[in-house]
Amino acid sequence: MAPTEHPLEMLVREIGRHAKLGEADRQAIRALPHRLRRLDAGSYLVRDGDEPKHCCLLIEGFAIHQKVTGKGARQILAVCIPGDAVDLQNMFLAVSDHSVQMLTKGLVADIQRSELQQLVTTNSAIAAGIMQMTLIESSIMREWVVNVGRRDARERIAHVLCEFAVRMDDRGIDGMDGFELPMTQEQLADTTGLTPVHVNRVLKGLEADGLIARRRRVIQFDDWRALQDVGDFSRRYLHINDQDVVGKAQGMRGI
Amino acid sequence: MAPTEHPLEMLVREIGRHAKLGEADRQAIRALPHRLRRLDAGSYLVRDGDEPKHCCLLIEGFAIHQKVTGKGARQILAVCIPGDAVDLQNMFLAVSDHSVQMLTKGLVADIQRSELQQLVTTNSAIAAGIMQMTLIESSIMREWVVNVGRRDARERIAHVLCEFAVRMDDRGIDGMDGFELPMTQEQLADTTGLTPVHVNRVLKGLEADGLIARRRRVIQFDDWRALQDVGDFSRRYLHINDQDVVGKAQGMRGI
DNA sequence: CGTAGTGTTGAGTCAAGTCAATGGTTGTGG
DNA sequence: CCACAACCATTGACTTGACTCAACACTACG
Repeated sequence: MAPTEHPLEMLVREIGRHAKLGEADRQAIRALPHRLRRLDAGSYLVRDGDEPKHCCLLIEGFAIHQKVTGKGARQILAVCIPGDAVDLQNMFLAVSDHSVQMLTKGLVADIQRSELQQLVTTNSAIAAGIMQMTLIESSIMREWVVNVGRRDARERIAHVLCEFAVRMDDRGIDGMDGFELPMTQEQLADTTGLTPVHVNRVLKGLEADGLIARRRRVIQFDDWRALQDVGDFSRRYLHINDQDVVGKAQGMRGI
Repeated sequence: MAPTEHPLEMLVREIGRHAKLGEADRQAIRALPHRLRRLDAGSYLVRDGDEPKHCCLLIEGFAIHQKVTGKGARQILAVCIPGDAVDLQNMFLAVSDHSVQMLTKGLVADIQRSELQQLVTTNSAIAAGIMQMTLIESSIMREWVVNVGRRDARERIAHVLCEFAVRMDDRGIDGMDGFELPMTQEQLADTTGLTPVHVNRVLKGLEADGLIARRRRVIQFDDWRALQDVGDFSRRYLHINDQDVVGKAQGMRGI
């Protein structure tokens, strides 16, 4: 995207949205030793059972967290979008209980776990920011439990479409005109606990009802309000503007 | 339980299992101002939308985290057992995105959020311990997403039974001879994303197959190994002994 | 000893899954 | 530039696990 920008600037920005950082704090983040890697779609950042030695900042592209059951069924647990720190989850856990895989090709910055732990234990503003980021991840996961446990197929899919749109919009990744879903229908099925066949039918149903339009994987929201209603979606759980930090102006589709 | 013990000793113990604490750290935890409250079954510790001013340590009894959909369906997100710190989740989030309710009567210690935040920002050992505790909560929630998203009814129920048994055993709450499920079949249904009627049938099925025995809500494991297999259960995600802290001897049913 | 909350059971329905085939797109190498 | 291969999306026919509705039984407690 912005090749002239410091690779960790994205992390500075994200932590800064969750905690009040001084210039020294920002510099401390930028000073983290890191390594950039370009990755292909499908490559693993972390595998279930690994003892990861670094955390990754996702700079470009999309990634997912997933687990596989004993019978081989996959469940997607989270979708990471650019700016997400993959594996805050693993920062204080010795062995990873899930895998992280690139959904598309992309760019990541690997940061040594020990460096990040060090920074967090010595800088409480940064610690608070990171803590809050992990708590928001948890909040999203709670909503996913509800989505998968207590909503029917149509509701589930509408809900995840709304969630992605709002999160991407919040990061400034896509306009409100439409966004490209970075996953196949099969992956959407693994996100929602459904089968690919049924996902297909539900998407067609949403389209037939005029809630969305599709062209390949590009989804356009023809009736955002109705889609939110169908998906029982409220952005509250995303905790987007909860902050002592003054909320930036943002007016996603007038909500 | 042990009325002579300091009310926060349980918290000292739990944090101590996740981080190396010195005596000064332990004292700092014990010194947290707090208020004890006896609560009835069904009373709320936190309501969705609240801006909680304190975190609760659950000393006796059981509690649940839950959310309700727009259509009124309830999903239980987590079950808290004695020794759990309810609402670490909310410690750094302004407004709660879910409710916490007592499942049984019990005893809690309320600790001011600000006091706890203060402690965490000034004591990095305690911060690390608390961070790890919240990450383990997240890990459990990931497993719940998988459970509800990708397992069938029999697997789901076997899985949660295994999880409860192991967690309770780990806290020294019940023997391996049997444990009392602190919830109705309806609540178990809201935990697993099923209906009460179906939960009933599945429980009867597990009993008929000799995996468990039941007398009221007391569940006895007649074939622990088989139940784990049915539930696709592995205790790994509980991160019970992950620690630089020397793992305490514990041999839950020989696993 | 009645009442309310649970637990249990049966019969019928339906949302979502399964199986299987067909179409479309993209990319690649000859 | 075309043909093939691989992957993904779409569709239809059929099956099934879980839900719904409705009744009835048990237990605890006031």
